[in-house]
Amino acid sequence: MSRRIASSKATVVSQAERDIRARLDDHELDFTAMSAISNIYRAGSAVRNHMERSLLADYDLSWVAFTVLWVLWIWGEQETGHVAVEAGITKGTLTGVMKTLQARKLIKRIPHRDDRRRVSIGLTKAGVRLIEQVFPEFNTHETLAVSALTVAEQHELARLLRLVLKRVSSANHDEDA
Amino acid sequence: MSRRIASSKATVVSQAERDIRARLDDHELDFTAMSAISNIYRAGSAVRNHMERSLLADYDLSWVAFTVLWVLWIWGEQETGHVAVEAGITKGTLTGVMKTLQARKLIKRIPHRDDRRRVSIGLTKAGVRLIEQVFPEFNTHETLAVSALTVAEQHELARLLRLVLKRVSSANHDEDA
DNA sequence: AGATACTCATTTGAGTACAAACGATTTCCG
DNA sequence: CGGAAATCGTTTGTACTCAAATGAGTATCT
Repeated sequence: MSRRIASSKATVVSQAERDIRARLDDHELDFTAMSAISNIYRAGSAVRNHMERSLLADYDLSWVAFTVLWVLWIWGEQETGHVAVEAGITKGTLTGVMKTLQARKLIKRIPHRDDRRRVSIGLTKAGVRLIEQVFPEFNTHETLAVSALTVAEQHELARLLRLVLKRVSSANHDEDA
Repeated sequence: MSRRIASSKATVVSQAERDIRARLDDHELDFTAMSAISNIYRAGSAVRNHMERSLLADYDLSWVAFTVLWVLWIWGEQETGHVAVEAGITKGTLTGVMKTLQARKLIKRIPHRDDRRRVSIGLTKAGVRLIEQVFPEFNTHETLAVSALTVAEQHELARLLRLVLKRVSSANHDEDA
């Protein structure tokens, strides 16, 4: 399955955050950034966790397995390397997930026409049936998850996150510390 | 170490999101929620990933190991059950992490005075030294991660995420004291 | 006291996840 | 043509992660 979020502490600014602040008061720290980043991570884990438990478990799918199925549904047959990037995992991890999905006959391997190093994968009919049943439900859960926000706030949230994402994912080679 | 985010796609609304929309146009889906939730998860993974690579790897610490050290630093000696909740992992996972940290002499076990089922853990001197060196650097990275946002936007981001978090972690019956 | 129920941490088993090493292929370039 | 370099998926080794089972210890009830 996955990782569990520190539950609780979702008040206005949360007692936990105040506790931390109190204990670190003598250090010079950026509490605003700390709060934002910490909530990003917590929310991300909570979302994944929620989906796995409330929905994916019913179909015996892990988060990653679902993601791979989804990628293949959207993009169609793809080479493994591309699938890995889109699913946000490494090639090595994908190999393992493929083993599981293939054993359940949800995906199939398609050897490359010319280059025998390459392998594409695609959904089987059973795979298509499954993702077409699961995804609308998944989306319903997504709607529910953000239902405490106005539509404008949902857009704003996505916008702010894209800014953070851009900053942290570009620092992969531009290291400076 | 950890998990890798789907890199790229952090444009204005991202080409990927538009591609998805195009392919799913005939289904009735909530794209706004989809975009918000997907970015939450991506950003969360990216943050974790970035911290592990840019900072924690230098100290040979995993994200979880760092989190446990941090919890012990803030809260002091704690029983394992409480540490697990605060670190956002299960007790079973904590047992394994403790093994690693104890092997490096960063934490120590403290048997309970009366109840021999219980075990508390606390930082060793080396553990304190390490976290007091690492955490300010960690916070610097946090500041950098949200530096594309104004301070007001950082607060807003945290607020919106708390709303999502509250909704999504309802499965866990847990007040916040 | 003695049996039962409960509550902790730990172990187990399966899956996820990474980096790095590997083997099979293909491409590059002389 | 032929060897070196690059590329691709897979394997390997280590660590994290959960749920569920287990083991150790405590509490309750008669």
